[in-house]
Amino acid sequence: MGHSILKSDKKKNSDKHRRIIEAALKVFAKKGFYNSKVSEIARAANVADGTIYLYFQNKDDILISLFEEEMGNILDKMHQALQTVTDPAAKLERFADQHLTMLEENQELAEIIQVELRQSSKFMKEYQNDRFHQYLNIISGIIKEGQQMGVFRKDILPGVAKRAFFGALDEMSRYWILSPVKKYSTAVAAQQISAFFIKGMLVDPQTA
Amino acid sequence: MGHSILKSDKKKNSDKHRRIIEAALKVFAKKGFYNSKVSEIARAANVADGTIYLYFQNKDDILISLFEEEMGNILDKMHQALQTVTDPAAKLERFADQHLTMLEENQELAEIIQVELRQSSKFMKEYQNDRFHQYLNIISGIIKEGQQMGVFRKDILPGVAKRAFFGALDEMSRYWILSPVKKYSTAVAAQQISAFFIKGMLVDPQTA
DNA sequence: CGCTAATGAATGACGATTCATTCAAACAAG
DNA sequence: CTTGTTTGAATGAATCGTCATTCATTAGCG
Repeated sequence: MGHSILKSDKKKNSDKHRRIIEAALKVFAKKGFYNSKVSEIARAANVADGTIYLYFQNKDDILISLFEEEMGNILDKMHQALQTVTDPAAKLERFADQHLTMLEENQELAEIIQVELRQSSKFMKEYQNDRFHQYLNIISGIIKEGQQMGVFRKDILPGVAKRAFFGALDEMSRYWILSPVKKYSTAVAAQQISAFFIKGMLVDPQTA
Repeated sequence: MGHSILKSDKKKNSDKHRRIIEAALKVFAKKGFYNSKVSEIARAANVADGTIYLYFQNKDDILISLFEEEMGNILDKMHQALQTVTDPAAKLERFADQHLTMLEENQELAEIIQVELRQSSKFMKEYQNDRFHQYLNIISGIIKEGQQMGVFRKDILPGVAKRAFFGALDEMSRYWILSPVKKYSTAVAAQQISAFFIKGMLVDPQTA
């Protein structure tokens, strides 16, 4: 299912594409994909129902495009945030903090990632999510780097660790989305979570 | 939304309730809640469409009941698995192993938990999932126990750690569901993940 | 016979998508 | 500058298919 590639030129002409994506972000976040009506998105975007189909192939395509674009932003920002850090342990902590901060600043996107990214076969299975993998691979990259530098133990499987680390952060953000009151600050949670993993992966002092 | 309480007596009479739940498990797992038709569930359960409504209030109720029952089982099994273990660190490792093993043995349930547990406002926000919280609280219970015994550091926030730990396991199981080939065995993953957390939470040797 | 469980065809609502029509801007000709 | 013509973006009412749910009917059992 190639999503609107042919129409990418239109993006330059008008802001409608953007307007629709942003409206969809809000609507999907509030009601979930299947409970959102295309007409609601249209209304929120100040656009006629039919106009949506000039910019997107169908409802699915709205969601997928939304992802691609937003994940692209997230990837960029994360790379930027990590640029200044060199120590692998510090990088992991930075990653955690940046991740939670971004999602905190963009609640709506966080909800969509939480809820719809998982959305069954439809979106996860048959649509291989490159951007998401790239994101995960930032983590394993840091871990491998740490291993080469002799900071992290060699018996750590980066493929397991990256998922565990991401999963831990992700569960934290799910909690924040679902619960109205936040018991822990972003910074504290990021610090604790990265501390678990860093301590868990460090080369033993006596062994080193 | 109280789900079929009035009808709970019927469960005793026939196996239809069970049959429908099991059919729904299969169907929801394969297609996701919103893409599953009630008639498909009926067919899979060898029951007429209308019969479903003798046992469940509506489609939503099927999903919620399914959860309640299956999560109940999972909770029971987990408690049982932990009974024989006393050391908090060992308990955590046991938890991880048991969790991954259960989901591995019941792929379909794993998919539903993955996909539908997240299912939007509709199910997670307004339906407070007791069983799930109980499950998470097993983890924080172990951590608190460890802290009291002086094995785990006191500065660990059990509320953060339980989510981080669960999230790590959960992400691992998501990976297995979505990817056809399993690169890591349940045992290895369980061992690695619990090791991160245990090492991360242990009281420092020199400080102790 | 009653009485309850079960059936499955019929109903009705809903909502994604379409497409005939409108509208405004761009251009051309006088 | 004015008027006529073309173009394609935008509109939104109408369409059409798809199910969840209902309920009149039947089957089965004591």
